[in-house]
Amino acid sequence: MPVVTLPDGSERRFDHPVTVDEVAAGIGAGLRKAALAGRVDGKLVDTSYVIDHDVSLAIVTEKDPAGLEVIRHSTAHLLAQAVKQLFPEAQVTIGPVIEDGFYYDFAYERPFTPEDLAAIEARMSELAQADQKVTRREMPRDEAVAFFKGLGERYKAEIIQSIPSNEPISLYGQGEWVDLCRGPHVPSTGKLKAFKLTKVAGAYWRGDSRNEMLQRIYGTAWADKKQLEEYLHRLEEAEKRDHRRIGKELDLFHLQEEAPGAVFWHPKGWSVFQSLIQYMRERQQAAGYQEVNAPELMDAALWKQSGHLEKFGENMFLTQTPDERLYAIKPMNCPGHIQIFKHGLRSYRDLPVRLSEFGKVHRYEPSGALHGLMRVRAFTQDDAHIFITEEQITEECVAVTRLILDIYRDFGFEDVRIKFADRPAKRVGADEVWDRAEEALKAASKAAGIDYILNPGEGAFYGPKLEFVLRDAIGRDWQCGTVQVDLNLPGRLGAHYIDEKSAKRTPVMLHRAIFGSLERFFAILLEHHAGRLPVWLAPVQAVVMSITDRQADYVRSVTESLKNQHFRVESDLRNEKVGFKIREHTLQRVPYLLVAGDKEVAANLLSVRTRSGKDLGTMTLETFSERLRLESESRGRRTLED
RNA sequence: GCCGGCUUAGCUCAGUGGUAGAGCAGCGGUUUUGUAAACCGUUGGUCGGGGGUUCAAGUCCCUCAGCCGGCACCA
Repeated sequence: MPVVTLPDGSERRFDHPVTVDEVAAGIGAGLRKAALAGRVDGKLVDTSYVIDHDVSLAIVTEKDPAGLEVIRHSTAHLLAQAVKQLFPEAQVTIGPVIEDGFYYDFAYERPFTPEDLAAIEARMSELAQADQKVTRREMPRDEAVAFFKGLGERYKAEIIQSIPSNEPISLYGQGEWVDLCRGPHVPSTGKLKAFKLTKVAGAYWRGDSRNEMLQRIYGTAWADKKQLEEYLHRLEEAEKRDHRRIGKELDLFHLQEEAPGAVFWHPKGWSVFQSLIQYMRERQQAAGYQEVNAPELMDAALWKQSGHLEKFGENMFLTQTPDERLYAIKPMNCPGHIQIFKHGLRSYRDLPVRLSEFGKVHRYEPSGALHGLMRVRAFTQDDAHIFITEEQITEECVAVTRLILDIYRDFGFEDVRIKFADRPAKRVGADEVWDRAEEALKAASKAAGIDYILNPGEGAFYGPKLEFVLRDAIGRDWQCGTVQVDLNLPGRLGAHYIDEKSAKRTPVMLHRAIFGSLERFFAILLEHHAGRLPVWLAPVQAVVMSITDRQADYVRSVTESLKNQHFRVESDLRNEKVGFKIREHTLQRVPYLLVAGDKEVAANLLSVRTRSGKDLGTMTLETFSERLRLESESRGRRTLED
């Protein structure tokens, strides 16, 4: 005699086992229609699930995030059904829910074309409209294996075989189509009202590049058409923020095929790049860092000693010189910094030694990995290596963590997540050393008061690391900063210091970066701000424009004065209408547009407008430059305009 | 690296195996202009590179490169 407790605390008693669907119907016809699944004692189940004992139950509708997941999962099944109808030779594999949608992988003799996709989507719509009932049944594992083998679905059979034999397998059916699935699913295909297939791509079977490649079809699905439209609109907006597009529009940089993955910085892009470096230089100087510069090219022998050639060699550029020596172009700065540390005898009194470098490193990334400025083969790191004693690990990690988080706030990034990456499979050093390094970094995290998410097996080959992940204006996450505890490389490369008892000791080295890659951070900023960089970073902070030739001298003198105050300002004296000039500089995302006509010249004022179209009225040059100064100094922590 | 798509003027993009185009930009003029595009004229192309099929290739085939979307990699 089950008693069902609903989320509002009310109870419903039944004198016989009931389904979720029946309970929903008992509450109201509307709820029954809206029901996609149930949550029984916290576990998601189908609406056909039979309740035979006392439980708590919530009816899951499209308003519940879990409801949306059920919709997406069921849409993946709908996709598979449509594909099997249109391409009976295709074999099904897996079809999980992902962010904003789903995908389904098929094994098929040829790749699906965009035309195939359109046909599949049309068939999916027909199947949804037919409102087929979705049914669930269970089958012993071995029987299920045989069942799918009988259907010729060898991938599906392989998946089931890897499930423990004592677990029953659930099968879901709709119309003629049956698939292995954990569920739950919507009660009928008519619940699937808003979906779209988005792209087709290759994907390896079981995610392993040694396996054959399957055809993956991606799609998105939502509770209704309006949500779908909103999602598609969001995609368009994200595309407008693409740093590759903005980089071209604003003439910041370019890439070309003779130098894949290496950036040609144009004057405006380089101006921003230099502003970033200058800022970081000041912050690091204040935090006790010393800037150094190490060679880009060093004998391969050194990289062999460090372990890089063995563990990172696939990613390294090598160059054979006429004198028959083999050199490696640095993929990391650490070995160079250790050479600087080693030069001369170090006392324990010198520690911590904090060596920083805006080092350009080269890594041979697989061609398919390259992506604008986000993934390049030549990039600049705001890298530093801190040499300390083992006792200083906690204190120094705490200081570094605070510095990182404070710097992110200057860029307006408040939402920062931290991950802890422990030992990878491909590593140097004894496990005992790794134990100590991981423990030390954990202790430091605790001392700094940070909560981290574990990221297993993702540490560097020489040590564990903390990874700092930023969330941008449109909710995307970017891993930027890192702090790594290294108990391996200093020893391998023979770094020492003399302790208080005159004994030779090996220092601990912290690797840390805050931007990570300057190129990538630049791209993140461009996308975060949609190209409208804050004043302190904008390559051109203001344009002073004339209305007719009569104001040319005035405009020139205003520009000159602002330039003398070290602002980045340009004149626009072209023979064009002011509307034309406003439009151009607005599109160029110049923060402030200053107009001088006869009236302004007569009153010795400037008419000020922001790139967002806000009219700030007229003001004196002094008022404007004060505004510019204040805004630049506040960096990303607040903005006066837009 | 793997799967698929793409590569035409500085940019954005049309182009049925049969004479390479448009808009913007640029350049030359006219216009002296008040807050998101004045008007007229005009230059500009090894159709990504190489090879092939064909009387004829931007278009079809092969190959290489780069880019784009995924996968794998990286972080």
